[in-house]
Amino acid sequence: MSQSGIDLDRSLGYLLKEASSALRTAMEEVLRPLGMSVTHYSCLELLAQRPGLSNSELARGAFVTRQTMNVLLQALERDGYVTRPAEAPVGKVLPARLTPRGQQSLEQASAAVRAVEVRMLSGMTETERSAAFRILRSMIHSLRDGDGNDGA
Amino acid sequence: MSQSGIDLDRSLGYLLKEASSALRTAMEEVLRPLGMSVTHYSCLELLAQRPGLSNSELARGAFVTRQTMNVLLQALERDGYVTRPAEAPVGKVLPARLTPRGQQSLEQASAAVRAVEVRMLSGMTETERSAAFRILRSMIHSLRDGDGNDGA
DNA sequence: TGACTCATGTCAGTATTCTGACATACATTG
DNA sequence: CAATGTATGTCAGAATACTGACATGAGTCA
Repeated sequence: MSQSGIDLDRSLGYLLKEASSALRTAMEEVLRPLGMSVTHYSCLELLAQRPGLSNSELARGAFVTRQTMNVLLQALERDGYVTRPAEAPVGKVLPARLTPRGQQSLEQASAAVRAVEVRMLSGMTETERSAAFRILRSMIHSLRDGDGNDGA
Repeated sequence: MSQSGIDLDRSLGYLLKEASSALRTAMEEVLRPLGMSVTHYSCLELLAQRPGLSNSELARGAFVTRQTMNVLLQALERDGYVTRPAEAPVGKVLPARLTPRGQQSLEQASAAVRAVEVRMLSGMTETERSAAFRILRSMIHSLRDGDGNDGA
């Protein structure tokens, strides 16, 4: 009752979490029939766009720890979706790549996820969509290091 | 130090996840010194705004399952942050409430989280902030049930 | 060259969350 | 009233992600 709390209905942070949760749920729903988790999909999508990404880079891109991504990569490698060289070309970094099977598997998942994203954008004008990009980037920038007084 | 900006930044879904992840990380950083997790804090904040919320309602509000919230509530009850009646006034629903200790604990956390949210909003104009609300609500609506062709 | 720092891949254990299951309580419907 | 459907609280086991730790390779600096 006092004023110590944050009004959740007016909190942009809460709304951000709500939207992210709704997106994740929607993605899980369309990926489940394909036998794929969100992290699983994220890994494949990242590799499709940037072949040769390392385990640690994939982990950062999928917002998990490198240990978690390592377990996933070993499973994907075992099941023939991904390949990694037995020895590192340079340093310890093992560049990962999609196999043809991995690419094929990704195509179905990618289409399903794209449909979800289209649905998410369906109620927005083109102006709002570009505003959304700008605003989210601003939030990320401000949260990452310190103040972020400079939005651009 | 392979530095690489990932092209996936063209996806609003990815950006949404990125922002949500950054927010969660920032919240964890300020809550850790208080010995509190994000879910822990969310539960207390929900109870402060809506005293008497049930376990299941708290779970939905904090975006976890009711089983997970139940485990948390039992711990909070054991440690004296929350109270629940021994028997349900009606049905099986046990209305939870903050103890004075719980309220006090929340006040510190709430201040810390509020600072994070202020930081997140720091680079945005007032117009952008209200646009952010509208846009996020639109996304949530469209993702929840089907099309969401009606944005306003 | 050697000391230092940083990032990486990986193993192991811990922690957290979820799924499955059950009994119970209320509302609805016939 | 009885049958059904929905929602709840809770226990137990499974899945998932995280923290800690170690060895290794590369870059930096004196």
